[in-house]
Amino acid sequence: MPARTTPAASPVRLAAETWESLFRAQVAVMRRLQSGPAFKNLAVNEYDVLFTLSRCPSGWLRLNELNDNVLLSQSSLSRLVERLEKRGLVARMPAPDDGRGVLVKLTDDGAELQKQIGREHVRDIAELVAPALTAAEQRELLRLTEKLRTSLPR
Amino acid sequence: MPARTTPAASPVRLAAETWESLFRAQVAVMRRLQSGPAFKNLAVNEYDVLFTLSRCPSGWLRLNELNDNVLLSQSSLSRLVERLEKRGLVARMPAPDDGRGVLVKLTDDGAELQKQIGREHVRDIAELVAPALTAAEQRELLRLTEKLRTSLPR
DNA sequence: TCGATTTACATGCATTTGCATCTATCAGTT
DNA sequence: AACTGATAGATGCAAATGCATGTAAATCGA
Repeated sequence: MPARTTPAASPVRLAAETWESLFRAQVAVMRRLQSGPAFKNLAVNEYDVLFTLSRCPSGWLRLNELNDNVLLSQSSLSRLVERLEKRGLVARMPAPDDGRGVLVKLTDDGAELQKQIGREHVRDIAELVAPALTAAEQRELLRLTEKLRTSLPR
Repeated sequence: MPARTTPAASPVRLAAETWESLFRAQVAVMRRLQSGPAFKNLAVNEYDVLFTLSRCPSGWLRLNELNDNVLLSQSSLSRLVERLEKRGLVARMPAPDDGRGVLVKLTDDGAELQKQIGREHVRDIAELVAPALTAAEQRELLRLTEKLRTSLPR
């Protein structure tokens, strides 16, 4: 019987323990991030939408594209964007090439708020991650998580 | 101006991109996991509580200890455990050494449900993670996320 | 081209969540 | 012991979330 500290014997166990560790790390970091002052006026999911829009080259994203980045149901995202629109942080318009679709983009206010919170947020992240891992380790973690994400089915 | 694909120049940028990638991977994997049949009758957070209790050597955990593992507010966890108790999956008792505290443990039903869902869950995880990363990469990802989590302040 | 199926998003409704606050207990000070 | 502040957990209440479903537009098949 293997000791509890032995790195997983079977492939299945190894995969499970890897995911478990990734998930716990995410929970631990996220808990600290969201308790910071950066998210006093905007929920993490809301910031995430603004952030995703800020990274989009064209500025416009479909609702279903946004939904790939956020861990929310379709209906919840729909209403989240509705709230952001009411607050004047995003604008919506019908997709020109698809009568069912909706395009979303940041307003000037939304872009400014994203940048302001983003600066604080990045600072908070660096204060947590940089002391924990060397630069080389961070690069490796970045590579592995990116590979994991892009290798998932669909 | 650095190309977008260049691995972050500054330490702050590197840390931010590392976290971003870790977070996106977590979202992508979690979305696939929670859509599976394993979580038809139990929310992920609820399973997480059962799982954490199943790993605890003594069987009993304080509510505030549970709260470290789950990304939920104190009040939400309090009510989540209340619901689990109503469903007969956990039992509570006042902490013997601290009149304010509450201890929680799995009931037999809870332990059985955890094992049953756990088996499915582990299978789902392995089907996602194993094809994406080699065993060596998984071990390295496990090591890095564990180091990150355990190196966080407090 | 017409009917059937699928896709994109919105909405009604019950459940879950978080914030603020409350109570009770504990720990430290005098 | 009495007082002060901190900590554990519960609860009222408003807001957010997800499920099931609805509507409309696109796609597919005959």
